[in-house]
Amino acid sequence: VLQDAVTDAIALAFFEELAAVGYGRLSIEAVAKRAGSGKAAVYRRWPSKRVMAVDLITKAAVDTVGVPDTGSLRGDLHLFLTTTAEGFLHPLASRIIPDVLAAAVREPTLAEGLRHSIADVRRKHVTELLQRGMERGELPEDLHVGLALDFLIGPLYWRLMVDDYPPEPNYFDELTGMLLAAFRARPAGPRRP
Amino acid sequence: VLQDAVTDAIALAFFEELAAVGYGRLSIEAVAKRAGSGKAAVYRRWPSKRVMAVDLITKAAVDTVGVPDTGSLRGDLHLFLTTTAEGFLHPLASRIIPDVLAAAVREPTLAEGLRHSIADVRRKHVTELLQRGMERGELPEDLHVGLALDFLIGPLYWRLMVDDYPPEPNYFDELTGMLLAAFRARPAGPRRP
Amino acid sequence: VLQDAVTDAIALAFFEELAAVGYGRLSIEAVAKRAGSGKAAVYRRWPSKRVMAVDLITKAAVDTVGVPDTGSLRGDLHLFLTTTAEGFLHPLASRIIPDVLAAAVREPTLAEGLRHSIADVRRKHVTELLQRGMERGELPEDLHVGLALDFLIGPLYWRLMVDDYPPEPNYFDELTGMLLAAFRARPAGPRRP
Amino acid sequence: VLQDAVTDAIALAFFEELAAVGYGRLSIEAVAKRAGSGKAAVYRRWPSKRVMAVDLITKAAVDTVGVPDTGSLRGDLHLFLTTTAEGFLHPLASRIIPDVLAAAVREPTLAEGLRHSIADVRRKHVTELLQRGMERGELPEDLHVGLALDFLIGPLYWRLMVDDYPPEPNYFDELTGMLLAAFRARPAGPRRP
DNA sequence: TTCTAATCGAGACGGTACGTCCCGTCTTGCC
DNA sequence: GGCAAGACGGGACGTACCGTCTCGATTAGAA
Repeated sequence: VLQDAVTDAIALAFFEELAAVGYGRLSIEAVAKRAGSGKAAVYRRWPSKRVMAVDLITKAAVDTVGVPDTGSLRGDLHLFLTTTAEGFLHPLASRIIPDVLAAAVREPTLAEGLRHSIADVRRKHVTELLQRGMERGELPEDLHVGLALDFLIGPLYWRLMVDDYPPEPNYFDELTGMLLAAFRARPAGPRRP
Repeated sequence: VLQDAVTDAIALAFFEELAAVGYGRLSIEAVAKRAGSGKAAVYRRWPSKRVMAVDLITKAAVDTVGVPDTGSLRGDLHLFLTTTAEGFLHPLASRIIPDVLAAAVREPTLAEGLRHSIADVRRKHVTELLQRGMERGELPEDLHVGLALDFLIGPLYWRLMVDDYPPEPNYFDELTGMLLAAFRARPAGPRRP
Repeated sequence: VLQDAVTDAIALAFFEELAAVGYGRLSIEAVAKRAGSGKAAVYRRWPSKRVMAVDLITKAAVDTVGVPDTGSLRGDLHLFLTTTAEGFLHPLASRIIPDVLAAAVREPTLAEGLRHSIADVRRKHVTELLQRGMERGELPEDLHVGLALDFLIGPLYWRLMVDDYPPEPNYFDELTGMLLAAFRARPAGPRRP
Repeated sequence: VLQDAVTDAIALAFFEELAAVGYGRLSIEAVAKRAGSGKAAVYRRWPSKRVMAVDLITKAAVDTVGVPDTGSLRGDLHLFLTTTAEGFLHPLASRIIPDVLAAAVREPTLAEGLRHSIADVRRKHVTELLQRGMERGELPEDLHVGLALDFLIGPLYWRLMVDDYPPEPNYFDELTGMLLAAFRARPAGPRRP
């Protein structure tokens, strides 16, 4: 019977090591040393680094998806953005996320796992958020939802994770405002007269 | 006197290797083997993998920044987006970019190099693009330019590089439309009555 | 816990490699490959080629020192010479000995080890051999023992190892005879009247 | 036209390098650096380290063979021994000789060269020395000359080069005495009654 | 409580890849 | 055209780990 305390120590060590050296340079040996366990204890649980990564990352990811419902679209958006930003700025997460995304390019199994356990769930939740806005008349019925999903997360991700530029105090208010403007307008097309 | 042919072969091999295994697992030895040269030929040019990466990546990046000027804001946006997307979808680039961004988190030197040789240049060009739009009256004078920059690139990056979802034929038209809507609206602030 | 089988395999491989390429070109890597082990297995046992050589050579050398006692001086000499020659003509030893002696010139540690574990022991044994001859009246009391030691081994070494000239059938008889003549004569000095 | 100054500098550097690191580790590059020349200057003269070694060593060796003729056997022996010892104790030679002998084991070409240019010449000279002794009646007519040659050089070589034990002041007198005793006795055979 | 079987840490194993160093060949300018 | 200087492809060096496998010591759950 595998001991839970050891399993937890290894899982924690995995994420710390992932943040420290990245997926490419992460080795089972380093994880075991950081966890204070033997290498065999790790291999008894997962057959390879790849399987271990997919298992631990997807397992950890399901806990992070929030479902804001404040009663107003503006409130939902604002809460979603600040919550998401909080996740992005977490010391461990901010180092792990770009690395895992880069690893996913080369690891179809990992990409699939992330898509299923994170992307799809998030998409579903955010779609509901927008749906509620439509039902409340805060958004046009013909909003291009797929495009809106990219607008909800894209600028924020770019700002925090790619540009690595810390947000000013009223950043989220302004971001929310511009998103609302983008969503409320008539559907894209030739310029209105 | 270092031979240019060898330098070029090594540079090409570096990018191929970077796309193949990622920054973390990239080794000078593999680059040299791929270039058909000895390892010493590489070390004669760059003292370490880090320095080599910063030099080659930033050197290669300056060539990629375009400056669209079609006469209309919509045209400029559309061209910018399709051009940028083309870069993102390039077989080598699509594997390299996420990896380099992840590496930059752990390599301040690389991050700084990228910021100086790519991000700043891009920002300057896109700001001019928006400025022309304002001068033509296509955009409000009080547009939040900093936020607009994130909108211009963020959703596209998320869609192509993170979500890894290929664009439909009219994707760029719709994206342009939603961006125009976001930019033309009154500045963000408390909900209008 | 280091495994004896591996240690033995490495020791054998060391001597084979020493005979094949000599001390100067002997590399740990080649020894490991010949032993069918990894390099780490070697370095786990000895920190460097020099230490390894001193340890293995001196350890192996102590086994080779014989102590002839046949009852007569002539018999002892003859046995000592043939036994020694046998050692010199051993396929591995004949290639190793000159090489190790040459290496000892540049490696004081090795020279010291050889002196302590081989030369001193050999000197002690041969001195006893001569002592027994004196007690039996077969040698003059005032024999210059130090000089005699060089005579016992010097011509044989020169013939077999330097001149590399194979001994004829009665070579050892003649060599013994000339040695007895040298030892039995009056001590060196001005020519006798 | 190859410049003699460069050739001489390379030859000197070769022997210094040989004394410093031994034949096995001697490299053309190190010789060239020590000579202050380019590597090509060396390769323009000899095609390989082996050929260079054979050429330079045999060329240098012919100068070292002396021919003592003092009028008496004891004088000739004494002079031969002291002269030979002087050569053995030369700072460069004492490091080079054991190394070259060891290398000759693995380099038949070198061994052959040494035999032809040194050993045979020395043997011829020393044989003449003994012959003169026989003609003067100082040695028995049936002296085993081949064995005597080994006695003349063997104990000295062993003492100086193998045992590495510096000779006492009267060492050469005593050595001469014991050699004379060995040579003057009746030929080897069953013990005399 | 005693026995037994599995997990634990530790680390030796064969092996691979690293960056460094240096080999002998070949190229480049100076003289 | 010989020279020094040094870049070239190549390969061996000792180191550092890799993942596998082998140890006793420890620990849990069945007897």
